Parts: sequence; C-alpha cells; structure tokens
Amino acid sequence: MRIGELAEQAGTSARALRYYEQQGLLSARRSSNGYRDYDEEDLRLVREIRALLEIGFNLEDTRPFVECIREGHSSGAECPASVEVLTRRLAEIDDYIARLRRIRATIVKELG
Amino acid sequence: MRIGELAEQAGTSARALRYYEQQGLLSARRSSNGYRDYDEEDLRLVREIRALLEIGFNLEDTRPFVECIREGHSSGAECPASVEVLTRRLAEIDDYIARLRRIRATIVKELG
DNA sequence: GCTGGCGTTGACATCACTGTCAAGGTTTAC
DNA sequence: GTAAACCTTGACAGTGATGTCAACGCCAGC
Repeated sequence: MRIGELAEQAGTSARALRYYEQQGLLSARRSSNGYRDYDEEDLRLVREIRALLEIGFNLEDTRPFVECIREGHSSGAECPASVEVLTRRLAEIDDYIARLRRIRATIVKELG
Repeated sequence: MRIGELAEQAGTSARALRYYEQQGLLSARRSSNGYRDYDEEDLRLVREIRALLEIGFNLEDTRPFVECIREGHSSGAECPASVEVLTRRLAEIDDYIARLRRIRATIVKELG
C-alpha cells in the first residue's frame, strides 16, 4: 500500500509517516517508480506508534516498542526495554497527577 | 532597580523580563542613561507572572492578573477576568487528571 | 493527450519561552 | 585610566511533531 492509504488507515498524515521514517522508526520498500510501499506489518507498527503518542509518549519513547515488534513480538510491550519505558512513564504520570492536585488546591484557594 | 537585580529577585532572567515587556506585560521607566528602572510594584508583578507560569499557565493567561494588579488590587486574582482564567484552568486540570488516570490504567494493564 | 490526484524531496512555519551572541554604550572598582 | 561587569537592541537558535508550500514526476480516467 502507498503512503496515503497507510496514513489514512493509521489515522495520521503522510507527512508524519515520512517524519517517522526520517527518525528511523519506519522503513519502506520502494516501488519501481520510487513510491513508498507498505504492508500490514507497517500498519501495525504505525498504529502502535500512534497509540503511544496519544497517551503522552514522545517519538523517541516509542522506539523500543517498534524494535520489539520488528523482532517478531506480537505486542510492542513484551520486551524489557518497552517495560522500562512504561514503568518510567507511569512514575512520571503519578508525579504529574500529584503536582496537578497541588496546583488545583492552590487555585481553589485563590478562588475561595 | 535595574533589570539584572529584578531578574535575580524574581528568580528569572533579564532576557525573560525583556520578553514580558515586549508582550506588553511589563513596562519600565528609563533612567537618563537608557537603562530600565523598576520598583517594588514591578517585582510583585513579575513574581505573580512567574508563579502563574510555574503552575502551567501560559504568558497570555497571566495578562488579566497583571492588569488586575495594575488597577491597584493587592492580589491579581481579585478581578473577574482572573477568576475566569482560574476557573478555566481548574477545569482543564480536572480533565487532564482524569485523562492521566485513564492512561495510567492502560499502562498498568500493559505491564500486567 | 490532458487533467486531477497521487507521489517525491526540501525547506520554511508554528507554538512559547528562553538562551546566546554581536556590537556597542555605561558604570563601578581598583 | 583601564578592566570588569553591567546595560542596550536586534537577531538567530532550539525544542517536537506536524502543517504547508514549491517544484517536480507518475499514473488513471476521459
């Protein structure tokens, strides 16, 4: 499939896919005319990336998941490096929630 | 007081203060040599700005607070426009905390 | 064979705030 | 009187992911 279709299926843009490729997260065979050519595995990969981005990871954080899938695992979260990223992010979220709670209390006091 | 001292007292940089001025949040008398000259009121103003930035507001959001203080109120949060900003931010925080909780649950499940 | 829609690369724009540098003027301390 | 430390303005850099535009190539339908 070509880049436009992959983008649509994965809910993103061709521009974003080219960027992921530039960052080494995605690679594409080329058709004889130079067009990028993707398969179902690429679709799974991009969907994993998008899902992670949507919950607040940055692109670099998605790398272990991508590599995990490339190594043949069905879920990107099955590899130690991915687990480490998940664990770290979990701690960040807990910290952030705590911080937001403090800020919330400050605002409520201001409003009170 | 001059810009360097104000920056230090307010815990920021001269660069940032010039930026606030450029954005119309801060104004400065000029000494005969062209140097910016600030007083205690400016210090209060900048501290208010910094406090708001630190709890996640952007510069534009601080404008109502700054104007509130300029109008003579002792706290920037005393004016209706400021209250509106605080209320909006409170709702955003609540939404964000809820979202983070959902993300947290997702991650915990992944790690499961 | 033309038009429209897709693809290609490369480059610049965005947001918000700040760092940093250049090239110069001023003040302070010795 | 000179060096260090401050000030001035203006401009460019960088973050992260993506939008957007330019200038061009390819292909399908009519």
